[in-house]
This record gives sequence, C-alpha cells and structure tokens, in this order.
Amino acid sequence: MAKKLAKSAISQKRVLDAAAKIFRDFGYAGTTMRAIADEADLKAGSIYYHYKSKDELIGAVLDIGVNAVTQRVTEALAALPPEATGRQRVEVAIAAHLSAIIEVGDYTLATRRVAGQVPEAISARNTRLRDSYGAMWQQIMNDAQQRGEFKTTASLTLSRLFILGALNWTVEWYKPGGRSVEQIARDFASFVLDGLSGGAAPLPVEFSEAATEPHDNPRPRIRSA
Amino acid sequence: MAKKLAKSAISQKRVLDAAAKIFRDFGYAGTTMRAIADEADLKAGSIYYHYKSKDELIGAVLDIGVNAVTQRVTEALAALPPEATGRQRVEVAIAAHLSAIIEVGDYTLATRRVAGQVPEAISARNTRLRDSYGAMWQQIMNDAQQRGEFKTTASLTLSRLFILGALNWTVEWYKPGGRSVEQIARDFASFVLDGLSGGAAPLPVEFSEAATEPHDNPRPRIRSA
DNA sequence: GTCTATAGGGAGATAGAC
DNA sequence: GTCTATCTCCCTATAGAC
Repeated sequence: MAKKLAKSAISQKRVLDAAAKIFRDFGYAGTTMRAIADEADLKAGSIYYHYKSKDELIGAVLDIGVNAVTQRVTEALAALPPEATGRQRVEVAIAAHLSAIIEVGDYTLATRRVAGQVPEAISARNTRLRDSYGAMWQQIMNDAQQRGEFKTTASLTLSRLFILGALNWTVEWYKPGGRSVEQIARDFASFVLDGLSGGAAPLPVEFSEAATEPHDNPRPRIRSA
Repeated sequence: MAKKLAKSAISQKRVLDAAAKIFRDFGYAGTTMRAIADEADLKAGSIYYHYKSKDELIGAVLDIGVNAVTQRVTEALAALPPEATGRQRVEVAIAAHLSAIIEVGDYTLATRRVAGQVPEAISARNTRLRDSYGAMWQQIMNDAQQRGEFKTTASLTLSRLFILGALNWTVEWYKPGGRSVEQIARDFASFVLDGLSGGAAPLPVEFSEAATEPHDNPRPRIRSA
C-alpha cells in the first residue's frame, strides 16, 4: 500500500535525498547547507525547519544507509528454508547486500565518503548499527564452518572484513550501464566461496573486460580554493 | 648511508606528513591549512613557501600513496623467478601491497577518505597512476588463467576490483597491536585463491606444477539459487 | 513551510618584516 | 624559511516577514 506522505514528510525526504547526494560528492565538511538547498529546490534557511543542524542531517543519512542494507539482507535470509546451506546463505546475503547498496547508492556512497570525518558523537550510534550487521555475517560463516562446509584455513573474522570491504567498495565503480547487479553478485559469490583457483568449467561468455571500470562515478565539481 | 636532506626538504616532508594525517582525519574540505600547520609546528602562512596551494598539497599526498604501493609491489614481483606461478605472484603481490599501505598508512587512508572530494583536475593524474597499477594486477591474473591455473568462472576484471577493494579497506581496521601484517597477508591470499569453501593450506609448493587439487571438494556449479 | 537578511566566525591566500 | 597581519570570501545558524 502506497503510503501517502504529509507535505512536511515529502519535503523532508527531498532534503534527505539531496543531502545524501551532496555529502556523497563533497564529504562532510565540503557539504554546505546552500548546496543541499539548491539540490532540493529550497533556500538554505528553510532546511532548518526540517533538521535543526547539519549534524542531525548527516546522522539521518548515515543511519538510512546501514538500515536499508540490514533490513534487505535480514529479509532475504529469513526467506530461506532452515536447511539452507552456508553457501546458499552467503550467496543470498551477497545478492541482497549488493542490490540494497546500489539502490540506495547515494546514501551508501555518502556513508563511505564521510566516514571518519563526522563528529564522534554522531557516528557512534551508526557504528553500533554497523557492528551488529557484521555480527550477522559472522554467525553465518561460523555456522557453516562448524558444519564442516567451509574448509578455509583463513580466519573467519578476517574473511568477513575482506568480504564486507570489497562489497561496499562496489558502489565506487558500479555503473548502471555496465554489468548487471545480478551478474556482479554471482561473480562475487563465486569469488568468495571458491576463490580464483577454484571454479567450474571454462566460462560461458566473458563480456568485454572494459565494460566496467572504476572511477566512473559522478565526479564532484569543487571550486579550488 | 642515510641521505642527508636539505633543510627545505626536511620541512617539506614534515608538512607533507602532517597534511596526510589531517586529510585522513578531516577529508578534503575539512582540512585547513591552519590545522596542517599546527601538526607540522609551523604557522599557516609558512606552508605556502613549500606548496603554493591546498590543491598542490593534496595532489602530492595522493601520488605518494599510490606510488609507494606500486613501487613495492613491482619490486617484489620482479624478485620472483620467471617460472613463478600465478598463485605465487598473487601471494607476493598481496603481501607487498599490504605491507606498503600499512607502512604509509596515513597516506593510504587520506587517499581513501578524500576520494571523490578532490577537484577533478587534481585527481586526474592520480587516477592514471591508480589505473596503471590495476593493469599490473590484471595481467598477473589473466596470465594465470591462460595457463589454466585459475579456474574461476568469475570475471577477472570484477575479481580484481574485489581484491583491491578489500585490500585497501584493510587500513580502516588494521591495528598495530593486533594480528601481524604477515598473518593478514597469508589469510587474505588463502581467501582470494581458494575461497571460503576451499581448504588449501598456504603450502610451500615448489615450482613443480601442483597438478593435483589440494582438496576434493565437489567443484562449484554455476549457481545454486 | 518557505522566504530574505544578516550576525558572527573561519576559511585560503598574500605581503612584507625579520 | 618563517613569522604576523590582513584581505576577501563564504560558511552555519537565527530572526522575523509572509
């Protein structure tokens, strides 16, 4: 059911979306209320009707990014039968995570790019959300190893950090016109589960290697000081 | 014999190190010349004797980060015998990349954290350095696949993006007191080469082709939805 | 809810003394 | 080489009209 939003809520979301986009391109300090206002078709002073400070805005943007991913992955995992293998869980979690971060890409990118620049008080709550999401992954992997499904000699904690690091980095090079999210998810799962040396038969068809290169994201135009 | 630096060069390096640290913590726009000056025990105006603008400074920081890694990895690969396997090349490249980014951690972190916030004109040159480093990895992987060493069905271009994304992310969670760089490198290599399900130990195999798989896992299907 | 106007504080960069 | 002093610009946030 399509919820009807109050006029205030509509503006609020417009401001939020604009903020994510501007934070994404200019970082925390580089983002000005004026730039957000322009993007949201407002005047700078009007933003303060919806959010009482720049810090409150970035806090909201950060939480949306993590929560969207957590929710999507949780749902996808819950939809699996109880007897699902660790391999299947990892495949499903990767696909859900990827599709979520690409869908709320501005928020994900904003989150990544302001990381470490946001005042401690603001980022503390967000860090907790992020840690609890990491714990979910950790459990999937630990369970699979205990059942003898995963035979890797590598630390699962490190493996989790590798996986989430690489996954979140995808938004930096993903380009809508290139490979599909589904294809990326499949390749990523294959990579994570079987590595470079493992793998099945010679591959079906490899698309042009140049199809997806990094550094394709909208570049900010920043005035040089 | 330790090179003797001119007084000017010493100050310049002090400014550069300070800049990397401040850019790391505050991002591009959040970094002020005054903060860099404080860190370098100077006054803000004095920085302009060494660098003529904030943009020139960030440009220098960015390039140092990439060049340090490129140089270290290039040297490590060059030290390998010509008959080295793709697996060995990947192991060596991972170890060299990791130790380099941890050693120049401030520069690496600064680079990551100002990514996408730096004026286009400044980042263009750095992007070229970064791409040429990526091409080096690509070649190692392509060669190994052509020799039949890598049997993954995943795109090698995507795999390369995953690997470098995860590798560079390590600086975000690495803590000097924790696991050693060597241990992280070993686990990372095992993860990259054999995945979670594989169990290949970091065997000190000689250059004779290890034709037999180190484990007898059922090999992966294309996809198991 | 959104506007205009502005207070009050820093920012990058330059000039010239030492 | 490094300092102090300062110019000019633009930022966040508030006040009050509509």
